[in-house]
Amino acid sequence: MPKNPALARLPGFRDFPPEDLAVRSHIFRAWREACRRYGFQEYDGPPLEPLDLYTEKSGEEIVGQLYAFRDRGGRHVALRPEMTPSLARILAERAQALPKPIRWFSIPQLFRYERQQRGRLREHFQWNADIVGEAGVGADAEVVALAVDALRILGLGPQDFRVRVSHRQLVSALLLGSGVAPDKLPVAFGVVDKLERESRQRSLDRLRQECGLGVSEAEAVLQLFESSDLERAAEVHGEDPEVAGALADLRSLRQVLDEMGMGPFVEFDLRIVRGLAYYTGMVFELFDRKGELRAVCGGGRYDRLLELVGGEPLPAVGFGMGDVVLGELLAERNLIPSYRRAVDLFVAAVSEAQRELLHRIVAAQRAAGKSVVYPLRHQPLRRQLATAAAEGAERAVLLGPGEVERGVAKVRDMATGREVEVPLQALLAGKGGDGDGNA
RNA sequence: GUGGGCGUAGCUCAGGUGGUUAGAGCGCCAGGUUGUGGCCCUGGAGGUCGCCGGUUCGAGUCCGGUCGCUCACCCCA
Repeated sequence: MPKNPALARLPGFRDFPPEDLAVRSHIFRAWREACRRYGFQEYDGPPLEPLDLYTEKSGEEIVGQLYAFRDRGGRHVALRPEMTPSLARILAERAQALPKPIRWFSIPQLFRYERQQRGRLREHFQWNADIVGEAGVGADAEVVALAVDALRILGLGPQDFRVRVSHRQLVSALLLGSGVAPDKLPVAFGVVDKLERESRQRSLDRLRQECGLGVSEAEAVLQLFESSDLERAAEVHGEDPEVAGALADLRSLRQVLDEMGMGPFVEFDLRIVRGLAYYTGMVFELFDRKGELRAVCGGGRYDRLLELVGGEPLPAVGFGMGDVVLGELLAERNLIPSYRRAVDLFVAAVSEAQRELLHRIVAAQRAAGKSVVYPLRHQPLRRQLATAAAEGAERAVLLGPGEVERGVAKVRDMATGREVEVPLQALLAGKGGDGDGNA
C-alpha cells in the first residue's frame, strides 16, 4: 500500500512483479506456440485509436465503456477496447496485396471502463486470432481448433473445458420460422442468450410478451433451444434453406474437428449468442467444465465487418481469449508452473583480494553467454553461498587464496554440493562454467 | 449502474464486553572473525489498524460516510 493513496494502482489495473509476469509469459508462450503450429503471423497496432473507430461499428455496450478523452490536439481518442476494428483497418489498407487466407494473431492489451469483478478487470491481454479471406467452414474449424490446442498446450483437457458452438443465421432462421417477427429478432436473441440464467417460465413469458409469440409457439421455441443436438431443429425446420445451409455447415465443422481429434471438446448449443453485433455465422464460446468461471474465449464469423470499416468485403472468422479468466482456470487446476529464479553461475570471492579476478571471470563468462551474478560488495563466504542458492544458481565459482595461488578455482554444483577444480585460464576464457574440470 | 460481505506489517493471521509505547509466524536486512548455502543463534527494519468524520476522559475495537477488494445482479472480453 503506497503512503500516498493518490499514487495507488488504478482500480481494475494490475502490476506484474516477476512472479506474476512469469504467469502471464507462460500463457503468452502457449498462445504463440499454438499460433506457430497453425501458421499464424503476429501483428499489432496502436493502443490509442480514434474514438470513431469504435463508435461507428462496435455497438453501444462497448462504446459506453470506453476510456475516451481528447488529446492535446483536440482529437477524440480512446484506448482500444477490442482489437477487431484495428485489424479491420490494417487489412483495409493491405488485404488486397496479401495471399489468402490471411492468418494473423495479436496479443493486445485492451481497456474497458467497467466495474471490476472476478475475471473482469479494466485492462486485460487478449489473444486475438483471425482467418480472413476464407468463407468456408474449413476456416471456422481451424480457428476453433487453434483455441482448443492453445489450452491443450497449457495442460488442459476435455475434462477441464468445452467449446460450445452455435450459429447466428441458424438461430435467426429458427426464430423467424417459429413466428418471431423480423423486428422482434434482437429481443428474441436476448431471450435466447438468457435461457441459461432465467427460469423457463420467465423465458416463456418474455417470448410471448416481448416477441409476440403464442403459447404453443413459445413452447416450441424453448424445446428447440433446450436440446443439445441439432436433430430437433433439422426435423422441425429442415426445409428452410437457411436452416438447412447452416446445419450443413455445422455438421461439416463437427466432422473436421472430430477428424482432428477434438470431438471431446466440442458440443453444439444454440443458446450461445455472443454480445457483439457483427457476427454473421458460426459463433462459439469456451467454458470451463465446472461452469464456475466466465467464458475463457469467444469468437465467430464476421463476414461484413471489414466492409463496414471501409475495406474490401472480405469474409473473416476469429476469436478473442483473455488472460484473466484463463489464468484463474489454470490456477484452479494447478497448471501454473511454480516460479523460480535461475542463473547459470554465481561467482564468489573468499576475500577482497580476489575481487579483480572475480570481475574478469564474470565478464568472460557473460561474454560466453552464461547468466552470471556475484555479490556487489564483499560478504562472508557463507552469505555468498546463501545468496547463490537464493538466486537459483546452478553452479558457484569459488575464488579462494589457496586455489588462486595454484591457478585454479573450485566450481561447486549447487544441487549436489560436489566441487571440482577448474583452471583459471579456462574460466577467464569463458569456459569451465559447466563444472568441467578439464575445460 | 444496483444490492450483500470484507479491509490490522510484504504474506497468513492474533488482538473477549473500547483502556498505557498494536503482536506472532513466514519473508526481508544485518551479524555469528578473509573458506562453504538449505538448519541454528542474535539483532534490526517494516503498521498514522484503508481513509475521513462522529460518540467518548480514551477508538484497531462503537456509529456514519468514503475508497478499495469481493460475491450476486446488470452486461460482457
